[in-house]
Amino acid sequence: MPELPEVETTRRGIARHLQGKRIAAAVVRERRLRVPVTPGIAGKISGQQIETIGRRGKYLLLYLQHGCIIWHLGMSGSLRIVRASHPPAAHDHIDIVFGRKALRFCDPRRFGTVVWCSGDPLRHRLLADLGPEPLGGDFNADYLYRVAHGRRTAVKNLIMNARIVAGVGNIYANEALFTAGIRPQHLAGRISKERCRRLVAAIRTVLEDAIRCGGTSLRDFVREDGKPGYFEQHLAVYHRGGEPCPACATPIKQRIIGQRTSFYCPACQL
DNA sequence: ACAGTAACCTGTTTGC
DNA sequence: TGCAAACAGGTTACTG
Repeated sequence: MPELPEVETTRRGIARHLQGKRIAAAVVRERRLRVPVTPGIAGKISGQQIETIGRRGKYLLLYLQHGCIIWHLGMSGSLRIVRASHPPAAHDHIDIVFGRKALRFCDPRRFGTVVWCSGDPLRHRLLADLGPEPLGGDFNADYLYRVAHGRRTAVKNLIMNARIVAGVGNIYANEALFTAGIRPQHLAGRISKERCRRLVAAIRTVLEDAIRCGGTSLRDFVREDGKPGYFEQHLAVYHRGGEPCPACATPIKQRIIGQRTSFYCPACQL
């Protein structure tokens, strides 16, 4: 579910409600996430004011007065603003209560991460090795060309590698490669500088367009207000195996690359 | 250093 | 209809 656009959509949505609020309480109903929720996190954050909400790749960062909550939505997680009195449903694992409302974390597959970080979150083990932000200036054609050099892996694997660039998941990797006219299985080390330039531009465009639409809601993802994102209608190839390519009508191909289902137009993408 | 695979967990979809 | 297998937006530990 949540790739960078969905996380950014969530960030913007919850920031409006949370910024400057004081945390009255926190309720952890299930701490067995992929990484266990930090023991005693409720006590550490209760009473603190929420200063800002940041994002690094697919990680949300809730900066409090003293420390930071590092929050990852995993595959099936979502964050909503609800009335605190609203009874929790199945998989509603965590509430952060402020005033009469609560930030509520639902994550059926429990692949999410919620950990407390008392220092600089950007130096935290989970974030320290992340590559540049795809929407930032450090992610450019020169950089991509350099890190792709000598790599004998598919270009799609490369751009989904968080150490190379942070936040590009399966949906947007497929879409960006379509926009750039590059086959997902193309060997990363053989991509020309010019094609790196096109790929960087495509990743930017696709992510920005998706953010504008509030992300993609295939199954679990909802925005903080419970509404879905609308980028699904804009998907050119993702989940469209066998359907005609929007550019040339050739049937979209589907195959597994690096354990992930991949989609491409065999005519437009070389 | 790099590449490939299995594993984490649950809900939904697909196929027999 | 029913049940089991396959599959899903992510990340990481392990293997060679």
